[in-house]
Amino acid sequence: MPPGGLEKITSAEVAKRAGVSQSAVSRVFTPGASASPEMTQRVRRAADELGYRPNILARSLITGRSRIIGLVISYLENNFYPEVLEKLSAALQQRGYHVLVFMAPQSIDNIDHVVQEILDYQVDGIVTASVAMSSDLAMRCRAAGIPVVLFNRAQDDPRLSAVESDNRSGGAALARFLLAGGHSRFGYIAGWEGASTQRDREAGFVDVLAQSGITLHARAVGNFRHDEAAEAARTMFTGPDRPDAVFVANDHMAFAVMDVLRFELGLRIPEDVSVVGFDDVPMAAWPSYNLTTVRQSAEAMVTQTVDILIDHIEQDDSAPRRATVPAPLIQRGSARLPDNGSNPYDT
Amino acid sequence: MPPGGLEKITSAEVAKRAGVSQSAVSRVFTPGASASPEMTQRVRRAADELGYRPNILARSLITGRSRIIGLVISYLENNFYPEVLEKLSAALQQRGYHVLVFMAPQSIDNIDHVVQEILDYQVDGIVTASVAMSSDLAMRCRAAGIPVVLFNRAQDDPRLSAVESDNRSGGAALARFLLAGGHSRFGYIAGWEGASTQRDREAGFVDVLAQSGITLHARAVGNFRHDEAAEAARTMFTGPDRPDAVFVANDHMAFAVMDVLRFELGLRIPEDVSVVGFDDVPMAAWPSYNLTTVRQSAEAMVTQTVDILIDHIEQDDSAPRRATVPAPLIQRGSARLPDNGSNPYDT
DNA sequence: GACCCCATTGCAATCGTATGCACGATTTCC
DNA sequence: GGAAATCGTGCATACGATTGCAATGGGGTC
Repeated sequence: MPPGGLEKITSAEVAKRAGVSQSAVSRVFTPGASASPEMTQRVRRAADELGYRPNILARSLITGRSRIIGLVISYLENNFYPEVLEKLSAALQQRGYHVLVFMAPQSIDNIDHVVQEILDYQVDGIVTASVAMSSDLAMRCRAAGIPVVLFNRAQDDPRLSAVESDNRSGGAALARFLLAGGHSRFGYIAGWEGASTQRDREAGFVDVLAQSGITLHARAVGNFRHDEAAEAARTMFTGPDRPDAVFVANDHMAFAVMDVLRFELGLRIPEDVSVVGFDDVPMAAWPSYNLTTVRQSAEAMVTQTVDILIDHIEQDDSAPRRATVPAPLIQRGSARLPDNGSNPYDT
Repeated sequence: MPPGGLEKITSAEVAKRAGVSQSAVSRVFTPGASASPEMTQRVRRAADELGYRPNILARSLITGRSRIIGLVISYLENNFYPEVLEKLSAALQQRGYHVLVFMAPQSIDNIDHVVQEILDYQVDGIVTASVAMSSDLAMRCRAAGIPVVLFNRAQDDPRLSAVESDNRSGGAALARFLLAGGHSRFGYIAGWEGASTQRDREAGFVDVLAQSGITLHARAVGNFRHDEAAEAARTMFTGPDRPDAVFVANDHMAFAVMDVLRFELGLRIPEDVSVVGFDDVPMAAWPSYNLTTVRQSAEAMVTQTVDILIDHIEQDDSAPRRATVPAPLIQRGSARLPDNGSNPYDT
């Protein structure tokens, strides 16, 4: 034996040791296949002694399934996404799949390039978390028989499956809550304008305001980035005619806004300004921020995503599905409350 | 053509269309191989028309390299790790590798099970981020010719490569800084006792204290978890004889401790208690926490990890390496300063 | 013009596994 | 008890690529 120890063990070697054919070994390790108890036992024994485990790649070559799911992801600095990654990976792992990670570059046109790379790995499915993909490329995936699920991002194309939370209702609930709290000058700090989440949250918010004949008092763009949100807050809240409530398009930016208001501008939250966010990342519950927000349940979204994805993989031709998970208002201390203290407006 | 569009394209089909042999197609797509300019052109043209891209899995089967790196990871709620994942994935992507993620379960004995799964995918290398792996299994990887790099975790076995930051010096620097700041009753909130990072940070800290004849005034265990750290802080700081400075083994726990001190116990930081952490995650710089801490550079650690890993993969028999990246003190506002305001103690 | 060298290309084997087919042995059923 | 159905197993092939080997051909040298 060469120095370095044992080399790769193949099914043929196990077969030889067990005194059976290579096919028999394969059958023992293939769930649906038929093998007699004694055969199974002999093969397993030989396999254990040799430390044999089937080569997934070789298996994939012939079965056409790799048990790999490609995940395209981008904003890991927003705590919502690590949570998603963790839960998604764990859920898939439990069902025998694994996640191959692709970090999406900032520039949008490169996404297609990334998806190409994913396809090279013969993945069984793709999850794109909050990144755009050209319809053209989506169709190529479909053509190649590879299901795609859009996570936290809607798309006009009804042929694509998508999972998102109810961003519009969430935005609306926040508006109702702030109205009930007696606010009158509303600011909005937007995420990246190309995102459907951004669009829907804002739409829900301004629609409800409009029903009371109110328009946004101020609006700025934070692009879902911490530093840009801080900058947006500075310009929005400098000067006397500032909002008395601000909806920040996600929690990650809301933290930046709160810090600027408190530590740079000396404003009190919620006495001087109410701040609300969206996502309910764990940090939102920490006392330093204690942020009133809307819960986007990573758990529920991941469950839906996995269900849809596995369904598409294992059913030949299941129709595209879109799931919207509820997004309840989570009432904390960063926004003034309605007089009666409760909130009947989250519907 | 069946409904659903084009099926998978193989090199043989490209060959037919270009009027050349299948080997020729392979050579055009294999970097080192020889092919005439006109051949290359014809093949590329045919490939583009058909939308052909080589099947990485099939290639892996014969070359023995999958260009997949297995990453075992666990504590994604600590912001340091998403940062690592992002940088690691990006760095590997740039060098033509991709990351297959394996979430490690809490129980330690299951880790080996996870690594087995990884091996099934014929990965070219493994990075284990802050999780233990039995020496036995590490040797099996070595035997299989699969390099392993321990990230943020040391191990006695000198045959394993490892990357970590200088935890000991970091802990020592914090002790010197707090001593210079005039503190006298030192608390320590530990991470998970099985972790080398925990051990080394504490050792550096208490060693320096010992040089001044001081021992820990209080000690509690937070297991690197936010909620457990909060609980530890409650017990440590309830009662009159509380520490006037506390070193929390990482930033993630330090945030919990600060919140408890301020919002539950009404203590001022740093006037009543100084708090220092370890990692310098982005949030540590946010005004709400403004945490004095030690920087553990994800950037530098990832660079080292990738260098070592690729080296092991591409050089047949490169010796195990261990890298320690510097861990400088980052002075912010959560700890009282030495009288002269500067800090000459970070050496 | 004979020779050699090198670049280019095709043929065929190979990687490790799954699986259709054929065949023998066993069981089931009427 | 014989036919049919069922089960277990091995043989051989296929998956989609890489690569050693040999054949071809063109160019350079004397």
